[in-house]
Amino acid sequence: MATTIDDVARAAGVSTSTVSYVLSGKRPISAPTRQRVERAIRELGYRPHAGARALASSRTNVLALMAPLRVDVNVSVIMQFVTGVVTAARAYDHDVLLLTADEVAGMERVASGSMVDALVMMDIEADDPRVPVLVGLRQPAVLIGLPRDPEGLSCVDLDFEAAGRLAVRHLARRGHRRVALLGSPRAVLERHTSYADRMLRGFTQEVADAGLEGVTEPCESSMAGAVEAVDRVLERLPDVTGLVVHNEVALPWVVATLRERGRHVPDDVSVVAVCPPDVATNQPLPLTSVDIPAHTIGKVAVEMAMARVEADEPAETRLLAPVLVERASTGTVVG
Amino acid sequence: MATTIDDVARAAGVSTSTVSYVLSGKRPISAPTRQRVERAIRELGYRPHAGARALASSRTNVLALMAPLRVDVNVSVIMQFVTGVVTAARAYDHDVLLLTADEVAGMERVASGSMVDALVMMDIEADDPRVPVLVGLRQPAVLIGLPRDPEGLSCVDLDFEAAGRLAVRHLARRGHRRVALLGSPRAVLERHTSYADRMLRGFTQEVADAGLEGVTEPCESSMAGAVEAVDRVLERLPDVTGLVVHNEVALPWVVATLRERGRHVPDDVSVVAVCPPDVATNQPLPLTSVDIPAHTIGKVAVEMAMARVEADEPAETRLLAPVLVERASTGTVVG
DNA sequence: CGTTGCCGTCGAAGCGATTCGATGCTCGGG
DNA sequence: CCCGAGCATCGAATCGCTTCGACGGCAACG
Repeated sequence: MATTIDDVARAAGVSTSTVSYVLSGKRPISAPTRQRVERAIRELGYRPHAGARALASSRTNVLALMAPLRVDVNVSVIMQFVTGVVTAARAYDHDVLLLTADEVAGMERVASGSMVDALVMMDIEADDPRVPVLVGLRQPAVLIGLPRDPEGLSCVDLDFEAAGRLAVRHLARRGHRRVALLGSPRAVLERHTSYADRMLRGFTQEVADAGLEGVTEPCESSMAGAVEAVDRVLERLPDVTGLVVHNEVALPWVVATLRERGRHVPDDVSVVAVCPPDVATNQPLPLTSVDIPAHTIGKVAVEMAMARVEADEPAETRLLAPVLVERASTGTVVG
Repeated sequence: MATTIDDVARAAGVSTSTVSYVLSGKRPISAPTRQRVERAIRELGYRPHAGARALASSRTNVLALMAPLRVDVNVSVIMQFVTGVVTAARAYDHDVLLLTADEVAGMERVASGSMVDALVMMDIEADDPRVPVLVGLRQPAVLIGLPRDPEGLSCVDLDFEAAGRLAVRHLARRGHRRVALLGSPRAVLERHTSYADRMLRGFTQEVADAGLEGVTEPCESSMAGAVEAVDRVLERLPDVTGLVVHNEVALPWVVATLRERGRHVPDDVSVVAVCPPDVATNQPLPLTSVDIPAHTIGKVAVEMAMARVEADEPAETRLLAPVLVERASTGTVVG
């Protein structure tokens, strides 16, 4: 079990460095030698010791992922980010160390302890306190989200601003003149979480540009929160005809509440959801939605991180263009 | 940045071993010396190199968590397991390496590569192919779930069998004679996933013991699946009065479908959910439920793993007793 | 036929910690 | 006054791997 590279070398009748080069491919090894070594590796069931490797090469083949593991919001979206990151990391022969967002010291610990080659951070806020810390680290970091000042870090996310505009434009084109945004919970907005801020901005701007009438309401991630938010919207803008909903958990309750208040979807009110496609389709009425490609974003984040690990390319910011899929929840305003 | 233990030793005017002993506390160090060393550590911002430490001590302070990151089922439960594991691990000064369940080779990789001190596996099946592999590893493993034969591994889980009995007994005590179980998706059952099997067994046995009439139906985790499952139950047992639902995602649709089919909850049909409390309460009607204490289970799993790392205690199996909380969805059958 | 140059392999020096014996003190007891 | 026992500290070996310079042999070249 505790076989070392020396055991392999002995078994294959070569030096340890030769074994190492067979493994890494960093120097040419003749075919016969390579085969002898590979056979020895196989027969002994040899695996290099990760710690020793990290020590000698100063590469750990691990990357840190800091995820908001609170249960409050969009759990399924988070899950998709995480799977995206994990599977992409494996493609680069890396494993993923999971850090929780409430442990800010964690990233310093794993980074200065040389436990990881790079860091991926989710749930970025406008003035995220983690950003300055990340800047000082030896390892590259990728932010999923967009702080006010990236300070030279790489960022990737859905272009939520464009997503907001897109949703409004979709409604406007269908003749809607009074629209509302049911957004993130108040706490998320007050933290100035990047995606919530940008969504709000995109919505507001397009409403203004298109000369529409619009209101925005925060929405807690619960049934009660959804009911309350819908009622507030109906109170502030009684003849609203278009609703943009950016809150997974509230989504089903929003639609249900509208119906209870006598508004039929899509005949009276059109609904555009901003969520992963599976959430949009797994509703009584399949919802027109702007996709949140969480899995892809996670994957891209890893790719950007790896690019900076392998060749220290400059940081960049990538915003994925939103895509709207029309389903059964949006219609045209007649008259 | 790249400060080593030697830098610290030099700055404090002591030998490297002294610094090491200050850090680990494994040998007595006089107060003045300790303070000089601690000061040097602080001023240099020194952190031990994880790889070097792992190499020398053969302890990595990392544990592996294998989680089913498919999006299909009970995402929020999984999330709670994960947070439970991560926070508990931190209490033991460990970090968590996240493995996906679809990569069975992963656990061998991280274990024989000495990347982790222990492994925690979620989503165990009756004849889980991972079990024999885990048995052969150097590191201890803890299963969340109960395979047919644990082969000397530690196991921990909610006692789902007792949970099933408890739910049925609750209904029986209230006069229900015809009950049904809406369980896991067919795929989960066919894999003989531990919790689903045991739930089913507990339900079935208690139905028999109490002399009730009972049917069980699998239930896909979607709205369509819930509707279908409810309809099947109503077809097989038209005058059913008690329903045990063990499927987070389907839960809201089950209740909604019952209402649509003209059965009022709890007047016509009582519903007992098996899920975390927050899911049960965040419904239009607060649901009587048997709690799934995912966070606690994750925590216990880590504690068991750490116990075996630090002192190799024998393996044990721990089943947490279920607790039923009565809310608004269950009533008494009159007449 | 003697060089030059390249290819494949080896040896040894780290990487940054832990840990075990050894050592120099001081202190108390005989 | 000397010796043994502790206590605090040190030195050196060790963990398992990577990597760089060196080296032997063979082919091609003049």
